[in-house]
Amino acid sequence: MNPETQILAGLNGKQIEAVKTIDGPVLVISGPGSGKTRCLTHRIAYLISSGVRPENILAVTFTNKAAGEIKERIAALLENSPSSHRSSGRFAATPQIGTFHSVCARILRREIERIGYSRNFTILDEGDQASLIKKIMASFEVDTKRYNPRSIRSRISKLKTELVPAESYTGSDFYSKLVAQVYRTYQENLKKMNALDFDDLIGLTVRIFKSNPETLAKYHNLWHYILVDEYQDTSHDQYVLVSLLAQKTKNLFCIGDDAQSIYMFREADIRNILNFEKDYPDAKIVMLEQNYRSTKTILAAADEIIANNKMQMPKELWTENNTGEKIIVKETLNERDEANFIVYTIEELAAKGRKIADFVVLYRTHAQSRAIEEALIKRGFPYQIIGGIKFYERREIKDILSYLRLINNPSDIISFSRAVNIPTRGIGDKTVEKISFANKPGHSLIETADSLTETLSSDTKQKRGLAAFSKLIAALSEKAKKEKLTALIKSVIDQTNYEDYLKTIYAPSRDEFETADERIENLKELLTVAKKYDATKEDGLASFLEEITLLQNIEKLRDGNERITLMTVHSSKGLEFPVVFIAGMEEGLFPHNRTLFEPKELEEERRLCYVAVTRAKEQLIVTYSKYRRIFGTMEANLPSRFIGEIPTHLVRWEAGKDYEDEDVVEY
DNA sequence: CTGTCGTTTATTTTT
DNA sequence: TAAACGACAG
Repeated sequence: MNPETQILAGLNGKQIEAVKTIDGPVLVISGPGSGKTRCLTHRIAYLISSGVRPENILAVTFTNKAAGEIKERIAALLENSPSSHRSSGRFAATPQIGTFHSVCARILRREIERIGYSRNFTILDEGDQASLIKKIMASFEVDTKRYNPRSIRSRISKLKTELVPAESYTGSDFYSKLVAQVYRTYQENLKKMNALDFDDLIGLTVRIFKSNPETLAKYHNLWHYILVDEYQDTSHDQYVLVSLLAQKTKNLFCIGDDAQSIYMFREADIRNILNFEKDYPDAKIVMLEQNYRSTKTILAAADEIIANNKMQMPKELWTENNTGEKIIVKETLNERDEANFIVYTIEELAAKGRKIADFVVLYRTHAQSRAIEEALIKRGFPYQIIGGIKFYERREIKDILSYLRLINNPSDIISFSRAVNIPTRGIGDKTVEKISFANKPGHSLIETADSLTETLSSDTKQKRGLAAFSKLIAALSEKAKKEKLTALIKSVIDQTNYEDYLKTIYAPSRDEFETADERIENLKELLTVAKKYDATKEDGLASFLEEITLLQNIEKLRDGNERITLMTVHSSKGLEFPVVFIAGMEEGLFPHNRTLFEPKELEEERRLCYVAVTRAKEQLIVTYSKYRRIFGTMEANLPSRFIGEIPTHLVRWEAGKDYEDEDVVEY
């Protein structure tokens, strides 16, 4: 078999069409379970086998996970097909595969000096962003009670996504004027501390490309073939970025599913995918409509649900799979009842031979997980919850990282203010503010702190603390130049006596959520990541920090063994499970209350429901509860309209069995 | 500067 | 309900 036929083997006609149309714009609409990743990876392999040099290919995804998966699968594909190219002497180059943010960060490390930042810039996460915005609001004496910093943050983010620069936005009404003012100061602050937020990664890249045609040309010459995954989730700035990059060759391949766009609230703009044909009139459109995942019943139900949406591309999903079981719908009395029903059903199905890992419980909001967890614990089932607390958001991780970030970027006031008082050195907001105020652009905060130390007359706690901190940072900075990351991180932990510090905070005084020991464990996890980094990458601290910041969750599964999975519907996108439970299918919860008055948002909820339903391979079980405790008060709910949208002949109503707790349930 | 206590406010979240 | 925040006293 020649490499080409080998790469195309096992693909259906549509998939082959999508893979083989290598020149010009291509849009692939891939229904759930239609082999999207397959199509994408085979296309990349096909490009390479037909003579395209790997380094001329750029593939952009939204998540690190997706990028990793694509890399792996391409490696496997090329392994199996010893194409003349790979073996022809040149050291195997690889295509550039990464998230929007990491690709842009890479570009910016090379190009950002053109717009007055330095290349060791810090990347702020959302928490840093929020606290900075809040501080700015406070400095304007804006009542942060009245004007929620979070919503200001999201307004600013929205503006940035729309590529509206701070300088040119003024705002019309009172609120947007406030937004404009905060936005401007915020941006000045970022510049001063040589920091970028997530939006800047995209926005500044676009700005450089627009203002420096020769820079853009460089990347045109590099990337001849561009592939974009999950195109329905691109925001305006990402859309512009892609358009710029693809401008020259127009070899743009976008794949996605408008029906699975569930991130509108994160500025995803569904119009990008709906207007592709307008943007590229000669585009080839391929519909992947054969589903390899679900039973006919599940697919039909999903199809009927989504048919209630107005905004969508028409498609005909079909499958050769069996009809399978009917969809089970169960009404329960309250959330504990619901949880018990789920657990008993799992028990029943497991007794019939289902593996524990076959089950997933999906819910609209994290808050729903607790009742289910409790029921699972009571019956002794192992489970894992996906999502929730992100690794890098953990206090202990942020603490240690703040030292590393400060060493990497001496202007990073956010990291400075965190590190300087960990462990407590008697230095609080007031002192930090003074230093921040006195600090001149281009000077390190430590220098400024040193001069402040000298002005302090008496030998106070502050004076000693500040001096000690300065000395520590100096020593660590030296270390950073010579030593590996793991050694550096260990030094930070040792020299700050961090473990002791943790133990004093989390002394068994009160029943803390997490003990000091658990937090120390997390630090070990950080060291593990650093170790991997030491072994494979030779570039330094800056790129490690970048990777950590852009890497939300650290893969902590490692035991792919028998566990029931619990997660929100959002985090289930792209996954599949033999048996899917959707819990809390109630009006007000799913669809969520806040979406009920905005048709666009209601349609997004419906797409979310569509995503949930199509995760199921063999069996779907939907539950809703008449009563549910929400924020402490008991509320009565009606079954979700989405249940009513499933044709009745596909449904079996589970009745009779009572799953109430033995304890008294009060209302 | 730090810890405590009442008050407030609750989606989803790839980076 | 519960966690997160801000005001206030030490």
